[in-house]
Amino acid sequence: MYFASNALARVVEKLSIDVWKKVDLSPSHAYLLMLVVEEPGMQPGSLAGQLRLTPSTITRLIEKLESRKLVVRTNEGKITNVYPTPKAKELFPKLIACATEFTTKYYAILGKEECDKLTRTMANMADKLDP
Amino acid sequence: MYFASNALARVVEKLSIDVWKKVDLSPSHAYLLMLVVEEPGMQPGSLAGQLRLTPSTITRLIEKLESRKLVVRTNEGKITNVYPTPKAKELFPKLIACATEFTTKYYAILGKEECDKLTRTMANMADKLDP
DNA sequence: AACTAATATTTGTATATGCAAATGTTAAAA
DNA sequence: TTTTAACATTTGCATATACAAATATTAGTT
Repeated sequence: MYFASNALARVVEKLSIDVWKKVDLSPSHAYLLMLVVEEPGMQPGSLAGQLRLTPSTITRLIEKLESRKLVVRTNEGKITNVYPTPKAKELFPKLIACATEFTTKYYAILGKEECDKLTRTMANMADKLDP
Repeated sequence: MYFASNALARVVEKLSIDVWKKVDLSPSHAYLLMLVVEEPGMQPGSLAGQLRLTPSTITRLIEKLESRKLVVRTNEGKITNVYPTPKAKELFPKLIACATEFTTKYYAILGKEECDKLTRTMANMADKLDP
């Protein structure tokens, strides 16, 4: 189980790194950016929840996207809002295209049915095992 | 798929880190060590294959185990053999116990059948996606 | 209103891993 | 036999992620 889950995560990671190289983003950066474009003003904590990453990791991801002028942060009190820049909105269709390409690729290799089922099962198990 | 596989890998990782803390080893170190005890003289390349990690990562893992006097390396020509020390052999039963505890734990949470099936499916998919 | 507790985010530091280049070694070809 | 190609391992460097502590802010209690 340990190996299988890690091995699968790594090959999937590799496949997606490859796909998102087209927009010069890592998969995590890309998914975060898509979320922010779809829901401007989203907060780090909520992003962490959606992406299943820790808040500190989210901070680091945002920092990088900010340095590339793809998002901006506004800080009011203890909450921070993350907004996409026009540059990010422009990029959005390409992001979607990458996401689609990624899905198409692994569907082709593994079969749609199997894939969807596996994805559901994995998400389910991850939930159960969580804290 | 991307999230699901990563999320599952991370929770499984966390669970196993927890289990192997008893012997003060990371899961990767522990599995590598078990392989070496079971088959003394195993070579890094072959370990990389079994563990689905890259050779460079294996080198690093071995270095650490060597510094903790759990394995020794002998180098003849271009090939390297890794042998367990007596200390490692002594530790072996505890390693097995940890592995068992790990399995028991997630069986309890997820159910044996489901788990075994998922593990097989994941391994299978990882293989298909590989290069 | 002052103090404490809860919450959101960030920062410092550590680990795991990989890639690409470097090194050292054997095998094959010229 | 010298040169070249293939191979196994290691090193240097980079990335992704997490945990724990630090910060900053709001809410609740007395």
